[in-house]
Amino acid sequence: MNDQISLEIMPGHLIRRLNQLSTSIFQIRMKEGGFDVTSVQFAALSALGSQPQIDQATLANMIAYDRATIGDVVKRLVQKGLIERRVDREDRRARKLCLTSAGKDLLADLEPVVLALQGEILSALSEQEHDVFVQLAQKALLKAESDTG
Amino acid sequence: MNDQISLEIMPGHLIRRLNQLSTSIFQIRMKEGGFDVTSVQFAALSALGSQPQIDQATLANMIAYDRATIGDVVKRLVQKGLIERRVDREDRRARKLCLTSAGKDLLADLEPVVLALQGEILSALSEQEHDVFVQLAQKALLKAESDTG
DNA sequence: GTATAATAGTATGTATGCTTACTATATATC
DNA sequence: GATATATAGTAAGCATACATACTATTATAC
Repeated sequence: MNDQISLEIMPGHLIRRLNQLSTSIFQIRMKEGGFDVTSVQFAALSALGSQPQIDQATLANMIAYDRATIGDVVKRLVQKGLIERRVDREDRRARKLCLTSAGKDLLADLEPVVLALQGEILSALSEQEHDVFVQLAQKALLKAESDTG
Repeated sequence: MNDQISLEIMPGHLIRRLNQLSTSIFQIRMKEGGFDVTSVQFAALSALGSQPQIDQATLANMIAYDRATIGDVVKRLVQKGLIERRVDREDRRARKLCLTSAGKDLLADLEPVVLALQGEILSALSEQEHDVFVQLAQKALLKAESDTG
């Protein structure tokens, strides 16, 4: 009679809590290091570090966010003097982005810290379990991508 | 030289995207079913279904949210007429919550839909892989819990 | 070449999710 | 029983995240 629905088994609930854990670790380590950067902001800086001169839509695509969110994130990064934004000469709708030197410096400082904290997120798992988790996550996402795109 | 930092391997990034996928599926299925309920709201209703007469702090704890967020969620659920909220006689700081009959009805309608969509989130995985994923997620979260609480 | 569709970005609004600070109440200490 | 401490909830504020509708510009169709 008791069709108990347990949140603890639901992938959706587990994933949300993992995301919570991950975000929390990110914030703590950033604060500790004296960095004023969120995880989205890091993702944006990182993407621009490897692919300079992309526009906002491309950036949004690379790090899997929608245009509206990226617009706000970019605004804040420009305000902080970490990226530059200018109208693309060839397509006046688009705004091309690139890191400022301050942005490049910050990114260089952030990278080792972020790499280190990635390991913390799944620190309860063995190295092998960690790899399995990453593979399964990638597999789940790959299908979702092909369904959409 | 090229210390390429790939987001695609980072647990944090993968987890965020899984959460995105999960939320997106939830929203699509709710919309399809004509339900105006978010995943947090469902979690709250579900928790109150199995444990009536808890206060907001307990609810927050059960579904792993902070008090401030739950306060807003509860406000919206009350506005929708799905839960009732009254001051606890024994502790006038606390507000005890319970489902209204509309809330109970909605929850009963939602449960099969939510159960079904949970399966969609990891639909790229085999049954065995699904179980492994859930186990690893639980393991990762268990340690995090014991670190905090 | 003009009407149409597609695309880049912005604006607006809703809902999380969190922190910090605050009020009200309850508990513990002395 | 006054005082310090802890707890429940709210308030304010920041930063996502997303949908939808809008403007500006470009590409396409005819």
